[in-house]
Amino acid sequence: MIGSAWPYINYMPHLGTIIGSVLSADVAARYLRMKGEDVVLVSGSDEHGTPIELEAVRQGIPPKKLTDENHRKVKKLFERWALSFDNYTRTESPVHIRFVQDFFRKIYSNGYIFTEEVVFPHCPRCRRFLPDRFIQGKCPRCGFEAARGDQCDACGWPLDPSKLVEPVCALCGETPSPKTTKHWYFDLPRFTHQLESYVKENPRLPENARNFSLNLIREGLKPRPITRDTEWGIPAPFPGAEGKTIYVWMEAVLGYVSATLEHFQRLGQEDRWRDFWLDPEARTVYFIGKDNIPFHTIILPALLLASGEGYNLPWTVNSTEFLMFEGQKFSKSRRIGIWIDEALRMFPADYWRYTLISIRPEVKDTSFSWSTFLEKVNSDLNDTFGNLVHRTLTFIGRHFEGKIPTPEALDIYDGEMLKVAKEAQKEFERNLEQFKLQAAVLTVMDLARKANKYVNDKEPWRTVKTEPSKAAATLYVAAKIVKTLGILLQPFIPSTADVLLEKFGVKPGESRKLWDELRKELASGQKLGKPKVLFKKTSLEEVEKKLKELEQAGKKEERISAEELSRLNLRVGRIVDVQPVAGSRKLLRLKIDLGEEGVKAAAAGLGECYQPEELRDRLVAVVANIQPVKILGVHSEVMVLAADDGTGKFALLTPDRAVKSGSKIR
RNA sequence: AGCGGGGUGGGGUAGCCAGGUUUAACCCGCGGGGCUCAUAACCCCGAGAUCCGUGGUUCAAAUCCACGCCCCGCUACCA
Repeated sequence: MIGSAWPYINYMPHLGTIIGSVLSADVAARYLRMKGEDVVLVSGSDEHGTPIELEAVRQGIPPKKLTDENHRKVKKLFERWALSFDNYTRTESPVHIRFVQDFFRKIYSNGYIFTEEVVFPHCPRCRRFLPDRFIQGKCPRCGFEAARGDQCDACGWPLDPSKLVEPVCALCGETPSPKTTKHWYFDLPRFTHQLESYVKENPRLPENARNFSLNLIREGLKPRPITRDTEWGIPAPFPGAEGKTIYVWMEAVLGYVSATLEHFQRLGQEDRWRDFWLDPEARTVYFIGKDNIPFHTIILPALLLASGEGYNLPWTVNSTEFLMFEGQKFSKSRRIGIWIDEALRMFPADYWRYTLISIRPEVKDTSFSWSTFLEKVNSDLNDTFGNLVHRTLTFIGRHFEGKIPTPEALDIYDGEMLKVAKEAQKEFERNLEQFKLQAAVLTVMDLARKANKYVNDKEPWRTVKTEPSKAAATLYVAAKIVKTLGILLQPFIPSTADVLLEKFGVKPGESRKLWDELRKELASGQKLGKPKVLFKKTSLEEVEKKLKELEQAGKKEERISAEELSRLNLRVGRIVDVQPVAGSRKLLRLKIDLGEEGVKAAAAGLGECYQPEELRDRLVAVVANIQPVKILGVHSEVMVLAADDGTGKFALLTPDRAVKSGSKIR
């Protein structure tokens, strides 16, 4: 079983999301299939949880409608990215829901779940309980005002909601009142020793995953509440838990099992999933980003143990660091990054797959940049690999009637070259067995370079006139290596590899056991397909042009109607008070006079651009009817508008003559 | 502030866990040359690194340890 972290589909995944998870998992799965392993590759959309619920509320649609749409889009895009899932499902799948409920009933009857009556802060206005981040207040230890329900950001002290001084609802600012509720807890500490030895004794866990997990265990595991007082999610199956749902993280990780189950059910092989989960010989491999480590090395193993069913614990958890975009964090709101739909509108999936694997953040955060993309596509794929293929095939086409030449005798260099290819193959295997995808891809490119050198040194264009048998041997060897490269690259750039391998008579879809093709002698006399250029170079200019096109297309889609515009209540306000916010360089706490609308609070990230005294008494444009939020604990009822030219220096919008506070902006 | 990761030629990275197999490797870029089968591509030669700093362990340190400096991420509903 190969699993990849389940993308959270409140929006579209971006390049960073997929490199650590689905793309890496796909490469591994393709490689293992090629070697004849019995592989099932599963993942799915993670669609429960409050972020999606809130997003749906904001859009005024049911959560299910939102996730139906997003799941459909993402699933289709994954196909276009050539991700070869056996089952890409979703957490709303009936099979998953039933599996999760049965699973938790089982754990419950095994005695690993207890309930606790807790007095929890409850917001009368929002009519909801306020766990973790839904509540803020003053830290009892350091006095920091914007401490959250689970931790104080200023001093790092762990908290619980009842300890906060002067607590308020993080959503609306209302003072919560205590209300009794009951929650179901998973007794995680009881697995401390088992988990510790599991983590310690699993030599395949990468260092980042091991260190992080051991730290958590050393700090002491705490019981985890598995129920939530929300509506969107899987109904908790415990007696008396009506109206509660299972915490999203507790159920999503079980998707690996349920997705396998669902896959084989569809095939009509009801019991086959057991081969992957209950047979101790079967291995389960996970590909995730580093943020997901505890859920895969602690929570998931503990849940599997608690079931008492003898499920295989993760054989290895391959976690990557983060991918940045031009040195910055991917950011939807700031439009930094490339999303998986946009990527495919610009370049073929194989270009992206190759580039992303080449810069896969295996030991540290790495950064995607367009110059890297150009380097990988132009220099590696096109010049080194593509050109080797093309020069070999065209030469055979011109001088050997397009048939693989028959070598009469191989000289020492020919033999050496074939040996080098064999060694590269072995190194490639060594890398991939450890899921060092980046190194594997480098090995392949290195072989292509050596082959280019070999052809140069051998000068078949000269020997074909003087000693044709020598040229035949050279091209035989070159063809052998080209085919080898095609096979080795198949997991990385499947579409291109298929096109290439087809010329050698290997049909697409025969990828299972493709590895055997490496051992076979190259069939002399076999007619090769007509050479066709595999890649096209690109340039910074072309990238910029395509980005502009994307932006244009985006604008067209986003054009809004006059009615929609009129929903904004835009006003001119006078800043009457400015206070810095403890613990933030950027954030300022403003009070803005909106005339008859009253004086409103605003939090604005202007601290790096303006001194407080510059702001006082200024007239500014604000959105007066935006959903109130808390930013770093600062209540914000209106949004101050400013121009952002990308330099990081914002410019406030100010009317060009003095107008009354509260004037409407039309 | 806490937690986590990192600092290697002009740019991007590997090596570090398991110290010696490296005169510190690879790609891009740069300077020179070769070749002409090939997608102005390929091949060769060259310049370019106090492996963040200081101290320690060791016969031996980019690699292990300690301290310091500097970056980045997470801790905010963007992984």
